Amino acid sequence: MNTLAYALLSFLARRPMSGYDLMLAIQPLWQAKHSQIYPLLAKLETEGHVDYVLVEQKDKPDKKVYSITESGHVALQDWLQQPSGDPIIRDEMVLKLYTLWLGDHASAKRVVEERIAYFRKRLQRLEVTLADVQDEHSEVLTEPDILSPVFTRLKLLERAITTARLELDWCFDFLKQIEQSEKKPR
Amino acid sequence: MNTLAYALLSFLARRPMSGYDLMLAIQPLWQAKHSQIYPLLAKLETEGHVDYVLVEQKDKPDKKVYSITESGHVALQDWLQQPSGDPIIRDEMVLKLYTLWLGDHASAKRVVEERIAYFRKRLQRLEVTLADVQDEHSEVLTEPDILSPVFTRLKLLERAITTARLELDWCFDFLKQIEQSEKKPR
DNA sequence: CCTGTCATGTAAACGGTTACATGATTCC
DNA sequence: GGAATCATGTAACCGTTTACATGACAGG
Repeated sequence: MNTLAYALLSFLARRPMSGYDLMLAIQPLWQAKHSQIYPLLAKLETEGHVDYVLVEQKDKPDKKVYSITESGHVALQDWLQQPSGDPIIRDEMVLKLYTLWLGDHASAKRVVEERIAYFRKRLQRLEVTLADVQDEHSEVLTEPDILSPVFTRLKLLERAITTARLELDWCFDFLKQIEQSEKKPR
Repeated sequence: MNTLAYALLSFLARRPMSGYDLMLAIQPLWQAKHSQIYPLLAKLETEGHVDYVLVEQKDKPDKKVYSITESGHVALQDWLQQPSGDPIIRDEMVLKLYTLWLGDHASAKRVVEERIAYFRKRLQRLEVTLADVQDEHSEVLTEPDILSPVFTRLKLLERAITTARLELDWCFDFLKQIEQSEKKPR
């Protein structure tokens, strides 16, 4: 059982989904391709942590809708009690920022602007998602309940948005400093 | 040539180092074990991007001190111009936060407190490093120069510290909300 | 007609971790 | 005496990405 397996169980604990749905839903929290998810779901099924029903569709291809089993719930609960692995960040752009001194002002600008574009896009996506969640679940705002699945989702969304804004601010500050040092060359 | 290879070149462009030194220095920007770094350095050497001299030591084991070559510099510069991969974050604790609604207040607290402990430690390490860099390079503060290797390092350190503080604030806020909802049970 | 979405799978290759292997020195 | 640091390497395994493979429907 790896982390992705628990991630799948966690999503299935919220609602039954197909492997395709899971693949899309899981992206913000744990990047994974369908080629990793489908075999894992099959493995979780043989272990009895999930089961599925084949749902036939007319306009779209048939699908397997997976649900978490009692055994899966136990595994999830157990995982929650275990100590977690440290966060791992693989950010190629940060590595390039670290290497900027090798180049010139123009290439420095390009790297920072690429980063701005990325976080602008990300921030926009996050804000749309937040608005959607708030629309569909107005009750969470008036009566916050930690043990509701929507509350934790909202909290994580807010956190992601604050972080993205911070990253953008940092980039703008950096850009300004680059432009200032361009004006007064040594 | 993968990202780790460019990371190694980037560090060697700052100063010649052994594989062991690289392994330690690279951790904050790109996690990698020595078992990945040593073979990669050998590969980079056969490709002519780095070379090394064997330095014999009396009190410690001998070491290979690697330097970047002209060809390595060209490869690095080329990489800087290429578009970067999106940042990838694998944070098991975030996944658990997302799953908190399944458990009770006590287990929710435990997960958040584990996260607080992690970021407290990280913040402390980062602050010590920042102080060290500022001590050794006071010139960067009085006359900031974007194209100096210390400047980019300092900028990234400041960014990491701000992010860690933000994570901690978020955790404390979450903890408070958990405790509040404990007092008024539904 | 072509591209994108829905839907599921397998195989090969690459990236990364854990374990195996060795050995001297230093510090508790 | 035992653990930690310095130092380099290999091998097996696990996790992840990319490519191969198929097919129907919808929209521009």
